[in-house]
Amino acid sequence: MQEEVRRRIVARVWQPGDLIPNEADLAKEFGCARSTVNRALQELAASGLLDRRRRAGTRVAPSPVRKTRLEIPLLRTEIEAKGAVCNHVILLREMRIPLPSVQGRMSTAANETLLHLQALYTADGEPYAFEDRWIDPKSVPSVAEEDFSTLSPNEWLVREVPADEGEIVFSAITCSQDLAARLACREGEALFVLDRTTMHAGRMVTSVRLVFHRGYRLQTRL
Amino acid sequence: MQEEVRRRIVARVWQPGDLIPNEADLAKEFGCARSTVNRALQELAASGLLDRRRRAGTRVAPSPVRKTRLEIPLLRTEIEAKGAVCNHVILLREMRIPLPSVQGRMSTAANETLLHLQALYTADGEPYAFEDRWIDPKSVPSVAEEDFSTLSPNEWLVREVPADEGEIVFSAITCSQDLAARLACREGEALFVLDRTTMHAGRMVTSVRLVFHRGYRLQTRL
DNA sequence: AAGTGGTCTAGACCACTCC
DNA sequence: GAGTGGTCTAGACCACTTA
Repeated sequence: MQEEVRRRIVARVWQPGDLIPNEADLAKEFGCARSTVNRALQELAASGLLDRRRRAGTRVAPSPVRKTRLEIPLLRTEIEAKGAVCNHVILLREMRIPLPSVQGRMSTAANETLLHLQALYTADGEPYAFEDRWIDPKSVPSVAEEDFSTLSPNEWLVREVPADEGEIVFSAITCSQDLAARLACREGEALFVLDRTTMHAGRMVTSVRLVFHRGYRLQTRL
Repeated sequence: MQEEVRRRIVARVWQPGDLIPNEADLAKEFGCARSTVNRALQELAASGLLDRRRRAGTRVAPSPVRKTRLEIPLLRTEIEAKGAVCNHVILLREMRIPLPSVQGRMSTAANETLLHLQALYTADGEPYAFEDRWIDPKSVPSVAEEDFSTLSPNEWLVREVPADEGEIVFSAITCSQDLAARLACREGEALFVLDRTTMHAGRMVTSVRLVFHRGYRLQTRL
């Protein structure tokens, strides 16, 4: 049933912008319950093929925004899924007043100190990603007693700190001299970057930048 | 009800790896129908907080894979959403036997010619993205009569050609001399890249690389 | 005011998988 | 074999939007 509706959209039986029959009529046509139609159409709407509005009805999306599910695993999970051994080293751990840019992301006061961590993740000994992270100790008091030697910051936070909301931004940066040394690549190379901020109960918890090794790809199926 | 389950996971009432009560019991506890519980738990599973298996029951995901919805709009939509005027220029249009790397992506025979297009998209006159696209004319015969002057290749394909399946890969590349001229940036800068292949009914339709302007960010909320 | 989708109920049967 | 989630049905009421 969902497949038949998808077929009609894809085969242009119903064209972009067209109003399609209402749920009751489709249920009659397909000989199934309205709830079944409802679920099918909601899923198609979620994947961007349909626009639905009460009273106004259901239309084929005029310019289909592609919506896709993106999975962002833990670094360790991602590395182990490739059959490699994951390790991490803490390169830096300090309490510091961050730069204004980080203060903005973390919404902290100008004189507030945060925990600053830098770590390197390796896959079979090869540098995989460099992590630069700020943690608000007010949101995560237990962070003071953790040295992240067995559990990486990435994993520890996911296990210990609930997360509500957040934002993820992907971009590309040019490799600095510092990064080049850490990720075993050349200065000036293009690197893939993920910036994530995480909140819980309206409070900023952590803000992290992951810089991936040269040639890293993030993949998803349609 | 869904919020209460989410709260219990986030508040560690149910810890990662824990088996939570079955649907019937939760329905009784919350005083609602099992289908309501079912839908709520399915949604939580889709966002990565729960693992569900028949007979084995529902567990809190041990290492929460973050699953997020990513929306990939048309270039024109994206540009216009920023309040800018979108234009495009076709830089190249030729029939060609592609390089082996493209043949691999398009699964075409070694002597097969494809339509090769290059276009530049601008926002208020500033270069926004460079498009390098291969189209299989066997899958899209009508492409022969289209000059893409009013509708960009991006838009034309979305409107004219149904798409079933595909793959999207994000990565970072170093700006070549060629690209630098087109995107008005310096050679060697890091640029964000999207590679997409699109299939319909088991046939390859098109394979495209979009290289974005310097500083481009792809953003999503958790 | 009326017609649309959004959401729920109560119940049924099925599919899978673990014991 | 038995217990779990997956999916469906038939019906109800509600929320929103447009006419």
